[in-house]
Amino acid sequence: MTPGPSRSPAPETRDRILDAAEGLFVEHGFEATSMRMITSSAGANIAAVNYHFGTKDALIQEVFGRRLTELNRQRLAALDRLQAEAKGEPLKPSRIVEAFFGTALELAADTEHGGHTFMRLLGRTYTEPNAFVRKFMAEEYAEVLERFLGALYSALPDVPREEILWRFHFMMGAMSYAIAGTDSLQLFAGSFDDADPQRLMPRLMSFLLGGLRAPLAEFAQGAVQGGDREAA
Amino acid sequence: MTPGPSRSPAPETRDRILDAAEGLFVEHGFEATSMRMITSSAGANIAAVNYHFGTKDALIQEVFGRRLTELNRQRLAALDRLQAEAKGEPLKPSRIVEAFFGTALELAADTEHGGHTFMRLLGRTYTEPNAFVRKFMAEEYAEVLERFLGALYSALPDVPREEILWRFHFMMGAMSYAIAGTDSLQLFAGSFDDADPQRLMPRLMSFLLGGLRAPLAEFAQGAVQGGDREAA
DNA sequence: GTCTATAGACGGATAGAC
DNA sequence: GTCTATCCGTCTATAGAC
Repeated sequence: MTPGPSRSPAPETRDRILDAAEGLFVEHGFEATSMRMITSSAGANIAAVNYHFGTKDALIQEVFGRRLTELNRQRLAALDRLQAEAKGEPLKPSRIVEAFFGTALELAADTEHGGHTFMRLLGRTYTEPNAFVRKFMAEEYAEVLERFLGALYSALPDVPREEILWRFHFMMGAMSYAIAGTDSLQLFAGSFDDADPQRLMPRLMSFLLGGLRAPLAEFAQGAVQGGDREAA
Repeated sequence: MTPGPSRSPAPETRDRILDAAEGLFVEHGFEATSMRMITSSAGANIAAVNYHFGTKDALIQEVFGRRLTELNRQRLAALDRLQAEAKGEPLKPSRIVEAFFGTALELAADTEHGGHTFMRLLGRTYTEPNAFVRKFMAEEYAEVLERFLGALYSALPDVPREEILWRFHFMMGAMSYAIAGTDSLQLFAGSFDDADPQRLMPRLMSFLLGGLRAPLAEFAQGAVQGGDREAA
């Protein structure tokens, strides 16, 4: 479809464009980032982006594809490992949460190869209105979500599935803001100084697990705690 | 500055433009929403938006201003009420969280007068890259955040302030996704059916409080629980 | 694979009649 | 207050030389 080059040569222009686009998208958003901004930031010609990717939408898709496919592969690998070790026993919810969100935070901690930039972009994009992007994200996430939600359903058999689904959704929101916050907490002016990414992981993890294991609201019967008692 | 009409007459065109802009912004984003889309959706002329607001940025600012100022006023009023009732005693964290996030969720539950639309927009906007919007948001939130964070610091004297700040940030992320999710959880295709806004409030509240009261991560000393034991 | 030049559409904003 | 007509800038995408 795209007249792109064959896979192996990897002319560096293509990657420079992807890197520049990633940074500009997170800074200005998709619509506000023009092809000209991208190519001039990448030191490439305006026509190069069309040669390598065809259209702007295809470029956006490739910015996500090159990282998201790998991230979700790692997530599934981590879950596979847990399930292999458990040999049929139900998993601890905390391990499932770590496999999903911890893997993402590790990528976000990589500031040298653009992982951090990408994770900020990903957090923003979950609520992105662009229809093309939404459709693409849904496809990329379908399998991972199914696997992880299934694992949580098994790990917390007493909790209604709707509740787990919602709480997973809440957790994704917290993670998204956690990653964005490393840069954007200037909103909370002054007093904020401790943005050490090393500390972000345990901070977020204890919050997520606290939320996941919170007692269910009054009108629902039963409580979450039965399913997971470790670090209590 | 703006050649707008005097405050009281309230010609309906102005409000129709604001309503149309609110809906289109949440659906397409600021950049992707053109003035022409707004005016044609509002049944107004392209020149009307300039007459009433001057520039597109000023229109955006007014879309937020008319709702956010009122929301934050209600939040502060709720906090004032709590503090007056407590007569100097420290507040329960759960009440503080309710005053901040519950007030927002109530607005989000109003689907008839655009409150729901606005809250979706607000959630998206917290991570909005547009510099103008960011600056405006920071100003609108400054006082509320200072008051609520101060209340939480007093309510949880044993918890490091950085930790409270981060957890408040995480809570905002969860709330943002909670509100967006009422519509956009189609990402989690199929199995998702229970989007009853009546149930969202208790769902989110128990998650938020579970996260806020979670034990602190290992390398930090002390635990959160000492500060708030009610619903345990 | 990279460039210049340009087509063709759409953006925000405004002038000036009514 | 509302309209039509228009200025002028920027956008994506492409054609075609090198």
